[in-house]
Amino acid sequence: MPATPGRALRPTTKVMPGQARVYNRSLVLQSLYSDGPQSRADLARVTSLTPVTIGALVSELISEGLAVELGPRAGARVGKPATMVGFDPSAAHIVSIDLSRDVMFRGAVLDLAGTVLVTAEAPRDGRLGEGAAQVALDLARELVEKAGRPVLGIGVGSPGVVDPEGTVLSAPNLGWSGMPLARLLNESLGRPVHVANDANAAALAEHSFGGATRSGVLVLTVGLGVGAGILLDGALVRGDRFAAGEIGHLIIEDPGPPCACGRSGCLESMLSVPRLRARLAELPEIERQQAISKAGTSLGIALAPVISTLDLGEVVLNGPPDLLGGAFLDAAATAVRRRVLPVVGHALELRLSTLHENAVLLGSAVLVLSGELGVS
Amino acid sequence: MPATPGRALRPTTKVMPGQARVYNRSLVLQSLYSDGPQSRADLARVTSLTPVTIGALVSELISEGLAVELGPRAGARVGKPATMVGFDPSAAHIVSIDLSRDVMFRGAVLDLAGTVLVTAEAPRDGRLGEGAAQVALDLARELVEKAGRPVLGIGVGSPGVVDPEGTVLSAPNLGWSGMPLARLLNESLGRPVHVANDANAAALAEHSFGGATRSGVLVLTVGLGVGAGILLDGALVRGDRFAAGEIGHLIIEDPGPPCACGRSGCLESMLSVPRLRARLAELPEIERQQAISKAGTSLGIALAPVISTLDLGEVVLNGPPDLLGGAFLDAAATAVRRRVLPVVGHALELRLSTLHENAVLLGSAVLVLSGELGVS
DNA sequence: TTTTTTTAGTGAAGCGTCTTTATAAAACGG
DNA sequence: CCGTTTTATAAAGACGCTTCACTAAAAAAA
Repeated sequence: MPATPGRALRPTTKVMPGQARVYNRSLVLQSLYSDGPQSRADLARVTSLTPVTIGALVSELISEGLAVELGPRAGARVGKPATMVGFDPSAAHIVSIDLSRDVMFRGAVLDLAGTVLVTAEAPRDGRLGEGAAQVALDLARELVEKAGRPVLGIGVGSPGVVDPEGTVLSAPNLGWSGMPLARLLNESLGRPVHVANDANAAALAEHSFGGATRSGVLVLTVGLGVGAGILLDGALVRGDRFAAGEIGHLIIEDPGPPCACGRSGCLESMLSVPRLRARLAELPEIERQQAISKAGTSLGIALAPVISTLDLGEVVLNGPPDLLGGAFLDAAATAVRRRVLPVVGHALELRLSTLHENAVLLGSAVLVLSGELGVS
Repeated sequence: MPATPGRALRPTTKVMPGQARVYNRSLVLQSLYSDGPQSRADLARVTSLTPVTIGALVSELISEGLAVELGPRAGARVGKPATMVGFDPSAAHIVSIDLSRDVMFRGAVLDLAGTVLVTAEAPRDGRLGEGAAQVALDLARELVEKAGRPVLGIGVGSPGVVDPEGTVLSAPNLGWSGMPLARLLNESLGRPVHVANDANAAALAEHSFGGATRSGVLVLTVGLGVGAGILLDGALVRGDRFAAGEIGHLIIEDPGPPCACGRSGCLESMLSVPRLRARLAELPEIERQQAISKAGTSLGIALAPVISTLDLGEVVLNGPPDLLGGAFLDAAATAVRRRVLPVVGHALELRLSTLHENAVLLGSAVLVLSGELGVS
C-alpha cells in the first residue's frame, strides 16, 4: 500500500452527499442562467432529474426570487402549454472591485446577468498596506449603499497572490503581504466576500461573458503587469502556492531588458504596456511594426509549451488593442502554430478579448455568482 | 475559488441519493488504502461521517472482501478497545498492460497495493493496426488467466492520444487511428477496461506509488518518445483534444535537428533516448557532459513557462538514470530556477522517478483502482 | 363534434441513506 | 467499585429523490 500519510482525501469531487440538493438546485439554476428561460419539463429533460424534483426545486427558486414564471411558451405545440420559467437577473445585485489599476481602484454594482449598473472610482494616492485596504473598503461600502437590491456578495480582483480564503499573500504594488482582505470586507460590510487574483478573475470573465467555450482556456492580461489565468473545464487552476498565472516575471529572454523585480528578460519587462510603449516611442515609425511583431513572437515562444502541455483550445489576450491587435497577435499566433503539434495548433483559437477593461470587474462578479449561487 | 462546473451541464456527474453512498464508500476505502488500518471510530473522525454510517459502510466492505477486521488495536488506551479495520490488498488482482515499448508489449498481474505478482511480455514483431491490437489482447488474456484472484479490471497504458472511452484516437507507432481498444478488450475478456496515454499513466503512478504529493505535478517520460502527464489536485489534465502531455513534438529549437514528424527542433528529436545516445556517441568523451547539460538546459527552458503558469510543485523525470540523472537534471533545474519566480523555483522539487520502467504498468493499475474502487 | 394522443405539471407513497438519540460493552482511574 | 471515556450498534426520524397515479390542456384524428 502506498504509505503516504497525510495525503488528503480526494477533494476533486466537489459533490458531497448531503449536498445533493444544493447541487441539483444549482444545476437547475445554471441551466436557467446560461440556456435562458425554459419550462419545468425542459429542465427535467436537460438535467435528467424527474419532473417532480424539478417542480420542487423551481418553486423553491421562485420563492427566493431567483426565478420567475414568464407565462405560456410562445408558439403552439402539441399538448398542454408549458409555463416558461426564467432566471431573474434583478433578484439581487453584486458589488465588484478591481484593484489592478495603479492610481485608481475601480468598482461597480452589477445585476446577476453581469450588466454594469453603477460604477465608481477611488484614487489610491499612493497609499500602501492598511491605507490601500481602507480605500478599497470605502469604495466597497459606497457601492453597497448604492445597490438598489439586496447585495448577493462582494467580489474583488486583486493583483498578487491570493489564497482561497481571500487573503492576499503578496502584492508588492499595494504593499500587502498576508492582507486578510476578504475577512476585512466581510466584517465591515456583513456580506459574503470573494477575492481572487486579477488575471484569474479576468479569465473567469472570459468564460462567463467573453464567449470562451473550450475546456482549456488561457487568458493573458497585459496592462501595468502581465498575468494569466487558466481555466480547465471551467475551473480555475490555483497552483501549489496559489500563484498559478503569475507569469509576469517568467524570464523569456536571456539576457534581456532589466526589470523592477531585479532580474532581466522578464515577460513583463518586454510586454507590459508602459514598457512596450516606451520602447516603441524610441523607435522610428518604420521599425515599430517589427518591434511589435518581435514582442508577439517572444510571447508565442513562451506560450507554446503551455499550450502544448495542456492541449489548450483557446488563448485570449486582454490589453490595449492598438498594441496587441494586428501584428502582435499575428506574430504570436504564428510562433505558437509553428511550435505546437499541428492538430493542436489548427484547433487553437488565439484572439483578443472583447471585454476590455471590464474583465476584472466582470470576473469578480463571477466569483460571487459562482460562490453564492453555483452559477457561471 | 469554488471549482465550478463549466458552462455546459454535465449529466455524467448526476448526483442521486444512491451516488452519495458510492462516494462515501470510496471515501472510507481511500482512507483505509492510503492511511492504513484504522478503527471504525477513526474512520468516522477522518471522514466526518457518523459512526453509524461508518459501521454500515465497513460491514459492506468486509462482506465484499475489500476490508478485513484485524483485531484489537495495539497499545492500551482509555475506553472500549477499538477493533482495527484494514484494506485487503489481496481481495482482487489487476491486469496491467504497457504498450509504450516498441518491440515488446509488457504486462503484469498486480495486487491492489500495486505489488507486481506476475509479469509477461509479448513481441509485437512489427505488427500494426488490428495485428498489434491482437497482440495486446492475447497478452491481456494470458494474464487474466494467470491471475489467482478475481480480476478487478484491466488497465492499459498506450502511446498516442486516448479519449476517455478508451479509444486510441491516434498512435502512429502502432498504426492505430480510432482504435476502440477498451471496447475490444472488454468484449473479449468481460472485465472492466481502462485505457490512458502511457505518459499520463506514468504520472498517475508517481502520484500513487512514487511519492509525488504536491497538488501540481508534471511527470516527463523520456524513452523512445517524450511525453508528459500533468496532475492537478490528483486529477489528470486531459486537454481539449485529449492530447494533454503530448509534448514530444513541441519545437524548442529553431532551427534544430530534423525529426520523424517532418519538422525540426522537436523536444523528441533532442531528448529521446535513441537520439540522445546517438548524438553522444558521435562526440569525444570530454564533450559529452556538456552535450548532456545542453539538453537539460533546453528542457528547462521549455518547462519553465509551464511550471510558472501552473505554479507546479513538483517535476519528475522518468527515463534512463545514466542520461537524465546528474548533469542533465542539474542543468534542467538550473535553467528552470533561473527563469521562474523565485518563490516558485525555491519550492519546486525536480527529481528523477524511482519507479523506473514500471511506471506505466503501475499507472495502468491506478486507472483500474481509481476507476473501479475510487481509490488512488 | 367527439375521441384519442401528446405534453405539462402535481400529489401521495415508498425507498435509500444519512443523522440523532439511546444503549451496551469494555477499559481506566480514583 | 463506581464514574468517565471510548467504541460500536440498534431504533427512530429526517431528507430528498423516484415511481406511480392523476389532472389539465391543447393538437390530431376519427
